[in-house]
Amino acid sequence: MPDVTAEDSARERILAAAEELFAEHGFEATPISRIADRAGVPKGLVHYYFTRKPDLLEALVDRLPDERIPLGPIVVAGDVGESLRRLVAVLDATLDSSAVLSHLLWREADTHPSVLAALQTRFERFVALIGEVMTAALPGCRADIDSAARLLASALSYRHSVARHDGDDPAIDRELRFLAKGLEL
Amino acid sequence: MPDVTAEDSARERILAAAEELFAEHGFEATPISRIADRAGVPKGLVHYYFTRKPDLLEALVDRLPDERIPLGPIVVAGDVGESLRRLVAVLDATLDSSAVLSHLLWREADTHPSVLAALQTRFERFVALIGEVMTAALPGCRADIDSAARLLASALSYRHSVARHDGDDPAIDRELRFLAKGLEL
Amino acid sequence: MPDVTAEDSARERILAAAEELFAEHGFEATPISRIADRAGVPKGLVHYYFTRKPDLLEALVDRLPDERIPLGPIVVAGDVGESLRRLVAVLDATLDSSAVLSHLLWREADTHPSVLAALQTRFERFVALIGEVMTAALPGCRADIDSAARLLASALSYRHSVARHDGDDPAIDRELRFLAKGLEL
Amino acid sequence: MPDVTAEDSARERILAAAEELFAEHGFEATPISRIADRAGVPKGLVHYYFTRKPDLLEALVDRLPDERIPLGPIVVAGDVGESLRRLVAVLDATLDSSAVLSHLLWREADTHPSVLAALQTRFERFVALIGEVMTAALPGCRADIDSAARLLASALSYRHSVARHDGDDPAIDRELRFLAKGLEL
DNA sequence: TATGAATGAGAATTCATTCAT
DNA sequence: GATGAATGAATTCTCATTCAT
Repeated sequence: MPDVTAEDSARERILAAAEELFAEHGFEATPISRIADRAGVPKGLVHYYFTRKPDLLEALVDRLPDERIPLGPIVVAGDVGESLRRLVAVLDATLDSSAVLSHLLWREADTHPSVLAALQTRFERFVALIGEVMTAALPGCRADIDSAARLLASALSYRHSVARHDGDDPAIDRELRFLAKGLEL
Repeated sequence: MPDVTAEDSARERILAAAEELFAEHGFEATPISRIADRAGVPKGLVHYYFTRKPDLLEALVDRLPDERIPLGPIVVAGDVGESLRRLVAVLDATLDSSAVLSHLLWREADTHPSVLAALQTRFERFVALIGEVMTAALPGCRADIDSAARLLASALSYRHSVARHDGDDPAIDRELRFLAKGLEL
Repeated sequence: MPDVTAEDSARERILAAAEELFAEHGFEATPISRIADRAGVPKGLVHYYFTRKPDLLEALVDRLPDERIPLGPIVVAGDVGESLRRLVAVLDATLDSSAVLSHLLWREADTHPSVLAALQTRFERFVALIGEVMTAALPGCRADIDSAARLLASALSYRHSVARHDGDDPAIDRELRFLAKGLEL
Repeated sequence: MPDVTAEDSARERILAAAEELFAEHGFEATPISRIADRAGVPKGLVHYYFTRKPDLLEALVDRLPDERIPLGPIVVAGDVGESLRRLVAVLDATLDSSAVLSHLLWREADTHPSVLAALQTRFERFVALIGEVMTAALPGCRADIDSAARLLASALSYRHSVARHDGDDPAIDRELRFLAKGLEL
């Protein structure tokens, strides 16, 4: 008697397939039949779990990981540049691991309010996180930390939406250095 | 015999309707019949001018304004903060004036390569423009102007994609000030 | 160039097929595909003319004939029995000619308000018609003509709803005679 | 161990829910899942008791009450009008008490032969009952009692099918008086 | 140049029914 | 006896596209 609460349950497979396909082709352009095919389940089962198609989107948003990131190993006291570099590496990895989901959010934010809300919440969480790292690395900093954090969060978000299509991006590293200098004034 | 090359020609009305509806609901979710309705033309005419639906998207991208911006009135020598403020105001206005179109680009970049290309081209144009203003305002600047320009372009782009849904955004002003300080080091 | 406003237009054929099938099997139990088959048109065309399925029902109700009946040849002065017999013959013929439609109305009155309204309107028209014949045949009659008319209209209606399933019904003739006597008191 | 033959057994709750929903929306338009919901039982249980959906209809028809009506308190010797008034009151009450079920019969008579049979049986029972009352109230009556009985049964049936939708109906009282007069000739 | 009827492929959705547990 | 997951056939509906006029 296998444990079907694991990731290989039919419901999970449907969600995973939907996540991939929605991110690849968009919500509207993805027929439920293709989701069922990729998940290896009959079409009826998709509707058994998710009565209407938008319910799938909702379920995906609800699955968004918490992205709790322990700042201990990230902050290098006195070196805001290195601290941010480490944070960005972690955030990049996080975003990449749920890349399809993130991507999907960007695409569907316009027409699905719950998706937009999730996206904005995540942006603010990034801003807060970046701000915390800056403050921890430069305790007495007098610069406008919130603005610097917003700039970096924008750049990160931008990279993972449109710029995601490129491969590696060396630019971010230099942007980071620029921000670090601004903070160290 | 009226001049039908004017903006109120049937073809133009169709494009305008498509631009609005694609931006509002997305390309896939917009039936041609609704475009015809909003344009006040019979459905057949839409296909008469644009044989396939994607042709409408192509035509819209081709219509993207050039956004040539004269830097003369923008650059304030020695005051990079004020210079950028002016530039951002102009870019904001430009983006707002073609807001629906910009918006549409964000949505459809994934699945329509020509749209993605247009979007990336525009981003690079922004980076170049911002860089020029920075250089003109601070001729001998030793800071990493390109990074600063990319950060600002990211913030602008982000604001006009997801953040567009908010009203006014005071944050950008402070972000600008932060960048200016970094450049004036 | 044939005149397609005639009864053989595609739209008319669809309505005729729907009328038959709805009456035979009921509205819910009749798939649009079968209507299309019987009308000899592709399924899409049914939806082209009648966006949703209930629109078909509405269109059928709108097509209900006016049933204007000239009383001249019906009324036999002084002989209310014969007058009513003639009227009933005409009404029976009328109801039979649109039998499927009448039948359909009975079935769907519950769940489709517009159908119920049409049905009740028709009943009242019958009552009025019967009353007129009675009054014309027995000018000075002191009996309760409206009640007699309602009884006869009920019997007629009942026969054409449930009792329709039988063949000929000799009972109505005797009922008629009974009513006539009551009026001649 | 509770007595589950009582009216609140799961089987009874299912039948009651089906009766209501079939009468409200028709047999075809009522999904079994909604019956299960209203009955407060899992969907599987409905199929456990009633293998196919039509079995539910059969079971409801089998449940039709016997409607044995003692004529003693109804017949007023010599006053056929009052006798019929009392009978109609009792029949109305009877029909109202099983209103949903009667209603359901009307709807589904066409497509379910067993339902049609039940309906016709009941009509004939009404005719017989009314005839008995008439005969008992007017022992030596020479009028066509069967016709009068059929007229009244029609009026009653009509009221409880289409006319059921109205509130109170004063017309029946006058129709009754008219019939009584005809019988007293 | 313009149009609206016509088409059919394919979309979402519904739902009776089965069945392992 | 009970149950809810699973199935798939059937149904309604959408819509790009074609085409005769």
